[in-house]
Amino acid sequence: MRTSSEPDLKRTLPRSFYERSVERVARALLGSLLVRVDGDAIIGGRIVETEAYGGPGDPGSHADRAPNGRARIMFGPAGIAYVYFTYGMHHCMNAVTGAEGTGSAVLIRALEPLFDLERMRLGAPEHPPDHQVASGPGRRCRALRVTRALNGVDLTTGPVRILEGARPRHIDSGVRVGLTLDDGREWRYWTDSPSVSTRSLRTRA
DNA sequence: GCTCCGATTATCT
DNA sequence: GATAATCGGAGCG
Repeated sequence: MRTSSEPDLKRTLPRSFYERSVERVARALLGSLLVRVDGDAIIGGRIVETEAYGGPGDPGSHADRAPNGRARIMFGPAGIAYVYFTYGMHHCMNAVTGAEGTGSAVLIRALEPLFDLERMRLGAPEHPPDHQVASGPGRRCRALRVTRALNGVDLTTGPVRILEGARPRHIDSGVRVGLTLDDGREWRYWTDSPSVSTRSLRTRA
């Protein structure tokens, strides 16, 4: 695993990056760098696993119904963070995609730690191996201090940003993880990395 | 390696 | 009142 210390914020992805179909954005985000600007500190890593969630018509998506409640933000402009709380203890973060009104977003599931690994590890209950510090949507939010306080922030200018990175050589796809209402579409994407989430490894295919 | 289960609360019916 | 885009640990083998 590479480590580097200084992400270049000038390479922040522009809004137009997000204003494409959710499947294209989900694939394009692999290899990009997700960073959390927290005061003087910058923490983050390389995105190695994503899932696409569509608007009405995608039974697995929060946006399958009318644009109300927590999913309302998915129907807003692209390049905005959608953060929600689930299972009584975990946060998950998405990037809103597509034209306004589409209701689609990409769940960012796993990172390979690159920037300030030790700070990312703070808050983990035990002392996980490096590659597991952000290897899952809940772990990833814990490592980057992402809570609902960041719901709605702008990923192009705010405290959470995504930077251009090297695209991976290979991208695999399979069914999404943890859904009871799903139609089997293969909208989970990952690249070869020890940080792909362990729950995903069980449900490859 | 694998499967199963408890934790804990916002959101939705 | 039921469920959940999860995690970590227990039990099994």
